[in-house]
Amino acid sequence: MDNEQVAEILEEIGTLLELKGENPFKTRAYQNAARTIEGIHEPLASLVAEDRLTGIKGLGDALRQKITTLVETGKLPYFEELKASIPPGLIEMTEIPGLGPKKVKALHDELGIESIDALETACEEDRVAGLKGFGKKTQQKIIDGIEFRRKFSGQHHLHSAWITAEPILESLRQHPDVIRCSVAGSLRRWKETIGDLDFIASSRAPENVIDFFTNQEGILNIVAKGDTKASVILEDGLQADLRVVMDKEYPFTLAYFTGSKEHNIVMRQRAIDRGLRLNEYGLYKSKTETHDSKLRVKCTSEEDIFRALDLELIPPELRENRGEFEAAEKGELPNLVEWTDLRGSLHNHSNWSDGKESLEEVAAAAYDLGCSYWAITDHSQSSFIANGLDINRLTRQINEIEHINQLYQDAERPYRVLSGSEVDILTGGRLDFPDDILAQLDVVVASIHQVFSQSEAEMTKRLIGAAENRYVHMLGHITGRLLLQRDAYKLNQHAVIDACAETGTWIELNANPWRFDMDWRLWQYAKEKGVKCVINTDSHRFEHQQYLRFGAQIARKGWLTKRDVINTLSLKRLRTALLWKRK
DNA sequence: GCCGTTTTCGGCCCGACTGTTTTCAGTCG
Repeated sequence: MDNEQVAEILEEIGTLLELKGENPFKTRAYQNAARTIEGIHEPLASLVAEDRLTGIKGLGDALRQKITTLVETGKLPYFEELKASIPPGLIEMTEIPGLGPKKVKALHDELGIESIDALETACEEDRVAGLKGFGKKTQQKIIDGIEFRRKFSGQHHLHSAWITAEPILESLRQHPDVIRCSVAGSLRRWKETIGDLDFIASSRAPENVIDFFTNQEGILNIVAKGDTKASVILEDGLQADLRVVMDKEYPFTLAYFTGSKEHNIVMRQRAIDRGLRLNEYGLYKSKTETHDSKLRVKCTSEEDIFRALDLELIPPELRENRGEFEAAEKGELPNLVEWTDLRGSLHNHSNWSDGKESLEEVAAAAYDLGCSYWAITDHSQSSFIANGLDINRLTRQINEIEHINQLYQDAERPYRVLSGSEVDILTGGRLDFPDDILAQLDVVVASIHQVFSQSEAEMTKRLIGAAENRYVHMLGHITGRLLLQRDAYKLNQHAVIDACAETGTWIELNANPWRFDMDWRLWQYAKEKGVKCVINTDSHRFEHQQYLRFGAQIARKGWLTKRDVINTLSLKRLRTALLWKRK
């Protein structure tokens, strides 16, 4: 059982304990342990084997015992029993807005409700409103919540959240009563999926800003509206929250609501350790008084807050409590890659396979975007659904690309279309083209597109097999996940990264917002092993070229610098790099 | 369930908002 699975189980134990009405701090201990484990880069199995769980903060005797059992046996009797004692539908019920563990427990204890369907029926029959602590409004909110859940999945892809957020941010920025404003939350941290949009603004007339926000176009309904915060549901199903504060409070509010929660806990603790107190309104020279302005430490920016806690400014992308404090303390935060550092993409399609535009059109669009190179890596013959190229068509395409390159010979800046293939990794790790064909290509991306159902060992072996081929420059979208749609196939990603380190194979960061694959959480490990990243759009049409920006943001989230990313190289250096493995 | 330069018990982040309450519990972030 790997780290992620263990973390998931601990998280679920936390939720189950909440539903049982257990001590909330015990509940939190499990949830904290889940976070801690998510943040450990090394496989738990080795930590357990070498008895190195001891000393990890937040894991006491009881949790160490349980984690050991999970890692060694893949099961945990305590968890099984707990799960058996609570109807599975209750956890799902807590996902309805406004329903927490206490209310779900009451619904179960008083009315015997064990599922969302039963809850809906009970609301329709007006049985919920009479319960202690419930009422007509709560009942209606539950009905609306269930309806909403059916209509929208609750999470949204990063790029669509930005598309919704940017015009709102712009209109806030132009409002005469707004002094400063920003997005916050997971959007500002560039998480791969977004639950809701958070906006922070400073103003001397907060009521005007709140009114403006709740009266904007495209609102489905207003969830909450107070003096300093409002919450609305937008027509595309996203919830948007706005908080308005005084300008001197703004940096604190922005930092607080940017999160993450785990990051904030450490920030707060650092304040306490220095005899200070940090909350969303300020940093105070007192352990108890929270609102006395005379005791306020003056900070006009987030940078000031970090400095007051003896830290470098931590970029929002890194605020996940995954090592940023240790680095910021020593002044060793990485100089993160910028999307403008990127010179091109090495995994893209044309209408020769399943892309929309012709080679000429793709080449011209990438040139106009300012790129120095753009690889055409259409699908290989086994991907016949995607109109994959056989050897004959591939050979013709190579010639055609050479022809196109002649058109750019006298261009104002160096530019080259690179020939390539996204070659299928067949079962067993064999590739869809023989080596002598691959050798003729500038760029070879190897990806899995079929037979996802093999065991973890087989899938891992498949990818390692591809990495061992000297003509394969990089592995494409290694987990095959489609965010909010399809889970990753079973895979030992650490083993694949190790093999890439060994063979000098690069790993793609697929910038398509449905993929963002490999996951940002693994790049620190890859970087330590010396594995380079390639940020690819995997574009199938012009619009996808803009994904480079999102890909770079995810790379930043993975702590990557310009040096860690191959496609920041100039055309000349890239062409040398493409020969490294073939020497 | 975890933790300890207030150390083996008594804390554990906390403020805004809603709805149900007539003084506060539950939820959320």
